[in-house]
Amino acid sequence: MSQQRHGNTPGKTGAVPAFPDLPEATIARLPEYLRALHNLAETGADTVSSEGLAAAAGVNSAKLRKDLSHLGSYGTRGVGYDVALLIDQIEYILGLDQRRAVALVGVGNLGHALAGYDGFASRGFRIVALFDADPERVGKPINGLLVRHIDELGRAVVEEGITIGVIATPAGAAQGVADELVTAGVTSILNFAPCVLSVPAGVDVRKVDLAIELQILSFHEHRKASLTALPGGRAEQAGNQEAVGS
Amino acid sequence: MSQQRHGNTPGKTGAVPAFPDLPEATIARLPEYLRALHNLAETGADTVSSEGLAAAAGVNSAKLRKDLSHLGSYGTRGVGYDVALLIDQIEYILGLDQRRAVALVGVGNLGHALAGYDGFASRGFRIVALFDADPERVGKPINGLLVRHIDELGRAVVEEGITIGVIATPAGAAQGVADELVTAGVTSILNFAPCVLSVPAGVDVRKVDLAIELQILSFHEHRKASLTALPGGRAEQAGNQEAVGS
DNA sequence: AGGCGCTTGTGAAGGCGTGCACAAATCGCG
DNA sequence: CGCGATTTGTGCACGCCTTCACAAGCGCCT
Repeated sequence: MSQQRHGNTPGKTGAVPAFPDLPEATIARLPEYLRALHNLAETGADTVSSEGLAAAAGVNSAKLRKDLSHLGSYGTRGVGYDVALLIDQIEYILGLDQRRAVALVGVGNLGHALAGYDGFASRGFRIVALFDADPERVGKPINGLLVRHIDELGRAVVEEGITIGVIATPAGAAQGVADELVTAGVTSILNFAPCVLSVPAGVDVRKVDLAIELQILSFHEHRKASLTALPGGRAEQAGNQEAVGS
Repeated sequence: MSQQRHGNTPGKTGAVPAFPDLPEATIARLPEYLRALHNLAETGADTVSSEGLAAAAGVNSAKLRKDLSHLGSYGTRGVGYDVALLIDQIEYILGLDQRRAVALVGVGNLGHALAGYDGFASRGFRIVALFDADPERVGKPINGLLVRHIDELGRAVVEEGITIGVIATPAGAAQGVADELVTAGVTSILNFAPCVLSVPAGVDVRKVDLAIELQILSFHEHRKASLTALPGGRAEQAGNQEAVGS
């Protein structure tokens, strides 16, 4: 119902395109490396060792080396990685050299905050349009941008060259908005609504559910409490630093 | 630096505690199942098949059955799962039967929205205290709760029985806040600041970085664009619905 | 020029998670 | 009361990811 699983992995179409098909796990870590690299660049470092960068990104150094090797990275043995070069490499792979235009749908409590979030602009994204279904909100300016009615979405996507849509509506409205985004030509969706979206093949959906994160923490709290309460509980579990991202 | 990896998996301490050690991947999906179950309960359904629940949660039915079997779940062959019973089971496992007290640190742009987010209260959490370092913000009410100065954090944690802390400060302040939370006795942290936190063993950290999610989408956009531009690109990639969570 | 120390890149092994496919179990109906 | 339809629970195989350990390469110092 939600998503077909493309049961059979399609056999290689033959010629490998000029794009490295990186493991998903690696892709999910590249942004973290990128952030760490920007920090290092600000401190004036020219090169980093895999050990140093791994520490800054919170991962194992072997993992980092393997990740970077996947994208055919240029490091120098005995020296390390060139910070500036690596930044360019990763930004190119992530497609951040072009500042992507993003549409945000739903300017309620959470959406309002997202519209004003600095982190997007500073990391390669421009929120170029805000939408809402509530007439009360339409026309109001947020962070220098006017909220438009959702009916204008189709036109705006084409005019502004929008490729990514962010859904911050209530759960009940999310599927409808997703459908409209897809119809308008958006092929990547970031969904903050607590529900499963159904989209056609070729459209990527990532979901962020804030309550789920808390519930996972709650589980670990529950577990820790039940362990320390028990006699044999040696409480040897290490705090694990888990990051989101598939 | 960031976190030790407890290199050797500790040999079974002997008696397995009265707590199932579920795979992390399963734990991350339980909240999604729970949400789907609540939806089903509202529609008046008494039982669900694994197929039906899996569709509602956006996963494979086999995976769902295996997940539920891990927590020794009670389903009935030929019938399905008892919705109400399963809700209780999962809520117990996740430790949601007790409404956990949460402290939120940093009521800037994002923190303000989190403080007013309905989704927390409706899914088993109470934000009981807000903190900020900015005197300008201290004393102001947000959603019926007064913002306190961060210096009061230690006392509040004890008095209010807080076990989970949410960090929504700028990156530069996050590590300091994390240290204070840990000192105060908090053992679970949800970090929205774009940085790696270093915490002692026994403390769990989960990180949500909104920009990273967009960057991952950007990668897929970049990949799709380069594929469709190529001659051999059959564009048979299926839209993958990926959820956050380790 | 040669050797030494440091760091990358990677082959191999192990672990974890996923998904298939089927046996076991339960209900309902004739 | 027995049989068939339905659905759960799980053994098994496969693939991905992680981690270790080490050879290959690079720069520096003597």
